Parts: sequence; C-alpha cells; structure tokens
Amino acid sequence: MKRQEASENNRTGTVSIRSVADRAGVSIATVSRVLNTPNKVSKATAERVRQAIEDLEYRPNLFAKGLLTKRSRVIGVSLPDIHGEFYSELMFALDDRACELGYHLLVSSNAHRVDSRPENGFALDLVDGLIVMLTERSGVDIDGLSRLSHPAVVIGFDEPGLDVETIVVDNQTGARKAMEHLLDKTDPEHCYFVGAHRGNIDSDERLNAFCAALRKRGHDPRSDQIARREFSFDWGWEWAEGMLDEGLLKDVAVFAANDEIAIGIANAARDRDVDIPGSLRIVGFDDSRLCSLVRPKLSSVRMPVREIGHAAIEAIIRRIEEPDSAPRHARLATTFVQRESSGLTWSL
Amino acid sequence: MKRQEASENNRTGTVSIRSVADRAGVSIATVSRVLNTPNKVSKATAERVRQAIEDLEYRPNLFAKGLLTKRSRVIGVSLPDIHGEFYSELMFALDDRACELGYHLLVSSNAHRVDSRPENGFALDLVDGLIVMLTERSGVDIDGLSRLSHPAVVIGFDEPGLDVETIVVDNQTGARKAMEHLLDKTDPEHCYFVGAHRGNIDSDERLNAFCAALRKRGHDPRSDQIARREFSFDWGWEWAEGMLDEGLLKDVAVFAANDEIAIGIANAARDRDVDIPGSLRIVGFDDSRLCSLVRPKLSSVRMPVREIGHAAIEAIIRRIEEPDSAPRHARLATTFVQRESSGLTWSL
DNA sequence: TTCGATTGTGTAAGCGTTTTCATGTGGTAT
DNA sequence: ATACCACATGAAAACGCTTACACAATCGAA
Repeated sequence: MKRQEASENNRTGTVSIRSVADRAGVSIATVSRVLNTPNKVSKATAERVRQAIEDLEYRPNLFAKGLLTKRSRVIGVSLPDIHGEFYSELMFALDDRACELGYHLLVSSNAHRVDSRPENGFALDLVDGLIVMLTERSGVDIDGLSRLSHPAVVIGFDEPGLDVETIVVDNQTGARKAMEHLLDKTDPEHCYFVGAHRGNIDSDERLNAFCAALRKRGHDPRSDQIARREFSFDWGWEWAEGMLDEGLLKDVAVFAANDEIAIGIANAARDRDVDIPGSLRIVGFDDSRLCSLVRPKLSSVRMPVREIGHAAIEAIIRRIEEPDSAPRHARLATTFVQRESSGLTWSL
Repeated sequence: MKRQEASENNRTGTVSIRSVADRAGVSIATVSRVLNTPNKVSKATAERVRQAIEDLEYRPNLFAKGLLTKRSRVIGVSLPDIHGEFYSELMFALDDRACELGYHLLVSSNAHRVDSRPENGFALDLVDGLIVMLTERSGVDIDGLSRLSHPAVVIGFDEPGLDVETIVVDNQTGARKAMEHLLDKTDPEHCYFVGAHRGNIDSDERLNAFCAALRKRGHDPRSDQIARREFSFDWGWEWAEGMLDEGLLKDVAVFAANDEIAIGIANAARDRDVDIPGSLRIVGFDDSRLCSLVRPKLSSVRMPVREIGHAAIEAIIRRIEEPDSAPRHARLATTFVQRESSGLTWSL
C-alpha cells in the first residue's frame, strides 16, 4: 500500500526521507542515492526526487546520518586562554578554511576539557577530529592526546616521536633577525629580554633565540638581562619602571616576548621622557594590530596566524579522511617587521 | 544465549551499550537507565553497570542518542565579521557560561550562512538552538530567523513585534553620559561625531545619542559635525588629518563610535602637536583594552560584553528547554569610563 | 492471607539514515 | 534466439540508543 500523505509518515511529524520517497514515488534508497551518489540514479528520477525535496523542504537528519557514517563534518577546537587579537584572527582563519572545505567548528576555550575522560563532555563523540592548541609545556598529556579516539592535530607543541600531526611556529627565524637588527646599534651587554613565565613554550623559545644571538656576539647573557613574568602590558610597564628607577634604561635594547609587554615598556619609558628609538630600542612579538596603533609604531616579529589556522584545518581533515597517512609536522616561519620603535636600518 | 565477549557485540568493534549490558549481565535498557534515570535502578545493579562502563571505557554514541532525543547540547553561534578584542571576549563569555551549563558551541563567523536554506550547511540540524549576532540593519531577514526550525536568540538587534529572544545594548545610557562630560568643557558647535557607515546599528544609535545631546543644549548639529565611514583606525586618522589641514581641530570635542577610530584621531592629532585633552577631547566606544594601552589613556563607553555573552547563553538555553515560554527582550546598559583623553571632571 | 501498589528489570519497537544484495530491464555481441 | 552486462531500483538489515509496555517480585495494609 502506498502512503498518501507526508504527514502520515511518522508520528513525529518530521519530514524525513520517507516523505520525500513517497512524494516522488520511489524508495528511500533512491532518495538517499540522489543525495549521496547522484550518478547512480537516472536523470529523470533524480529530478523528480529533487523536486520533492525542495517542495517538502527536506533536510537530512544529521544524527541518523552520523549514526551510520560516523561522520559529522565537525571539527573540535580547543584553545588555551589566550586573549585578544591572536584568538580572533586564529578563529577566523580556522573558520574560513573549515567552511571552504565543508566543515564546522566546535569550539572550547577551556583547554582542560580536552582529556579523554567521560566527564569532560567535550561532545567529543560528535566531532570527527580535534585541533588542540597548547602554550604551556606543563600538563601537556600528549599521551592522552594520541590515545584519543579521534584524529588530532596539535598547534604549538612538537616533540620528536610524536604520533599526532603538529603545527608549530619557528620562533627562531624571526627572532634572530630581530636580534641582529637590535645588535646592530646596541652592545650585547645592554640588551634585555622581557618575557612570560618559564614553561611557556613561545616565551622560552624566544628567550633561547635572544641568548643565542648574544652568544654569537661573544657575550654570555647575565641573569639580570632576562626578566620573566607574564604576557601583559602591566608586566612590561612594571619592569620598565624598575629599570628606570635604577637609571638603567639608557642606550639599551629590549626584546619583548610579545607586543603587549613591549608597549608597556614603551609607555613607561615615554612617560619618563626616554627617547625611543634614540635611547631605547624595542621589538615586540606577534605583530598584532597594536603595533601600528601605538606611537612610535612597534617593530615586531610576525606570527603567521592565518597560515597556522589554515594549516591546522587542512591537517585535521587529512587525518580524518586518510587516518592511516603518516602524521606530518609543519613548522611555519616567523618574520621580522621593522617599524619605528627599533630605529631604522638600511641593512634589511 | 548469552554473549561472551564485548568484541562479539557488533561488527564495528565499537564498545556499545550492548557490550556494557553483557558484561554487567543486564539488559541494555538497564544500562540506559543507569545513565539517564539512575533512581529507577537498584543500587546494586547500578554499581555493577557503572563498573562495566568504566572497565570498557564506554561512552554513549551521541548520534544514536540525538536521533532519539533530538538534542545535542550544542548551540550554534553566528557572528558577523567583527574583529579583535570584542570577538574574543564575547566568545569567552559564551563559552564560559555554555560550559557551566553543559552545552557546547558550534561557531561560524560567516553570518551569511545563517539563513535556512539547505545549502547553508551550518550543521544546523545538529544544534539545539542558534545565537545570531547582527550589526547591520540591512539584510537582517528576521523573518527567516523566526521561521527557523530551531530556537534562536538575536544579539544586537531588536524590533517591537519580534518573535525571537533578543539581547541588545543600550548605547544611549553610556553615550549620554559621555556627551554630557564632553559638553561640560566644549561648546556644542565644536563637537564632532566620527562613526561607521550609515546602516550599522551601533554606529547609528551612537550618532543619535550624540545629536540628542547637542539638541538638548539648544544646538542642531550641522552636517559637517558628523562623519561616517567605518570602524577603523585609518578612518579616524584620515578624518583627523582632514580636519587638521583645515585648522579645525582646535578646542574641540570628538565622540568616536569606537575605540579604534578614536585612537586614529588621537594619533593624528598628537603627531601634529595638538594637546589632548587640552585642545582636543576624545571619547571612544567599547572600552576595549586598547584604552589603557595608548597615551593619553582613552575615555570610552563600556560595552557589557561578558554580560551579553552570558545573557545570550542563558536565553538560548531557556528557549531550548522551554520552547513555549514567551521570548524575552533584554537591554543591557553601557557605562561611561573616564580616562585621560577627555580631560578630568569632578562632576562625575 | 489477599490484594493493590511499588519497584526493578527485560522485551521490543522505533528514531532516520546508508548500504548490501537481489531483482528487473534493456541493449549488445554472439 | 541466447547469453552477458550495465544500469536503475527496491527490500531489508543494520547503526546504537531511549522508552512504552509487560512482567515479576516484594511489601504493606486490609
């Protein structure tokens, strides 16, 4: 017996694949094929089915679909508690590429929810894969990640024998350029590094680059040339105040681990009439939009945020679609962007 | 016949509710009850089942669950292409509250994907509800929204007979305070508004507040007192340059529609040695972190971003859980934050 | 004791898809 | 004609879960 009305299809009143099948006078298998493998259906029926779909405003139930295919075209994204520009730029980049490729983003800023315990409720089982961004070396639980039931890619952390796809930034490249630039005008003895706490991956790497540059000039950095606390304007300000009080901020260069710290330092210095870049030369890190908003414009090292986002999406989709391919490890370069705060050189 | 091994449960090798049932020696119904309605199960069996769940690291298949319950505990979030601080703060607030309440966020920054056409693929059918943020009056398609098959809440746009929950900001409150403050020291004739293009909801409302304040002082704003283009540093800069060229930026007050514009203006002015706040007084809007980073610190009007985020989540969850409750319409106040760029008053 | 109520558990019917397999229908080479 | 193949379609079996219903067993209260 043929069904008469779409409304009789089921008790829930939903328009399902049944409704479409009935209206088009075909079996549900055919409807499914029109949607998924159109070339296996004759032109004529396909057209009839499409019409029915349109008439009924039918939309496949993704739960049912997922139940069978185990795919949702949703990617989980777990970000650390990072702030501001970086966060939004990264999100845009991720979203951008994900949309292009027909995927969607399930976002959580609470990194601690990424482990695989049942309580975490990351809706983990709805996503096809996971992008995890890490900034701290501690509590990384990489093991947990690779034991994860889903494909994963890690941003910001890499290690030799890691079984997940990784995408890291090469802090080295840009930092070295920046240091060379600073050392052009400043004695290694009068260079300072102001960064975040030990354990922060990026800050540590930038510090390493700083030290390496000084050593290359034959100067082993003194401990007072290195200050670490956090990625904040206030910390930069405070550090600079301390230095100013001791009269140490004269003919000096500072390599800050991010733009905010750098701006904090610059502001403190300017309030005390230190000439930038005349007497104090500063380079920040991230190349956020802030750099062009402040005066003097801040020299900085550019993070390839867009590229990171795009690469991450492409990587996770590759893992999803070819789970057996070998995990790759990408390393994206950073580049020095010279502006006013560090003085001009023609050597670049 | 009793099944012997979890691995024999199904061909896919997944640990399913069957596996748990078998291991605990109960029916799958009981397992389901332990998970969903524990009080309907005896202490003893419940414990046995829980043990089995733990042993097998069982995690319910959310697709199957969703197929039945039509719930995913996922909220869709659609944001316009807004930038920077605001975006990330809002996201944090949303995520924050959503997590607390056991929900997750499916995010898309591409507002245009929010309509209800099948092609949009917002994974619309996976979400329990939708939060949509609007900034432009045009292309709002509120009808589309209320026809949507899901509960929805709109941020940033409100209209008398709207059938969706809405959350808007009262640009008026803070803007009026700001204008009163500026008019304290500046003649209405010498006040300027620099905003975004006509059609941007917030910019327009802020402009209205500006005009209202001038009129209250008996001055009908001249058209040259109003400039509109976009929410950017560059636009502020450009406007200020123009004014400076004509020697018009003397003993003047500017109400900018956001902080970036304000900073653009301030920078241009400072480069030409205009004294702020002596000769030029500026107030921005948003109260982003930028305000404290620039010199002089920027007075601004605070947007209650956190509150918006929290309210939106609470609203959408209310709609999801009680679809028949009447949609509410929240209006959150803005507040004036006085800093250096507008001069000090004791009247506040 | 007997009879409802109450409580704990199992059976089985879906939920809306995809996909395998079988079936039928022409067409082309023998 | 016969055999073979490609193609289009339908029937039906999952997928892993929730939940209405039925059935026992237990427990007081009459």
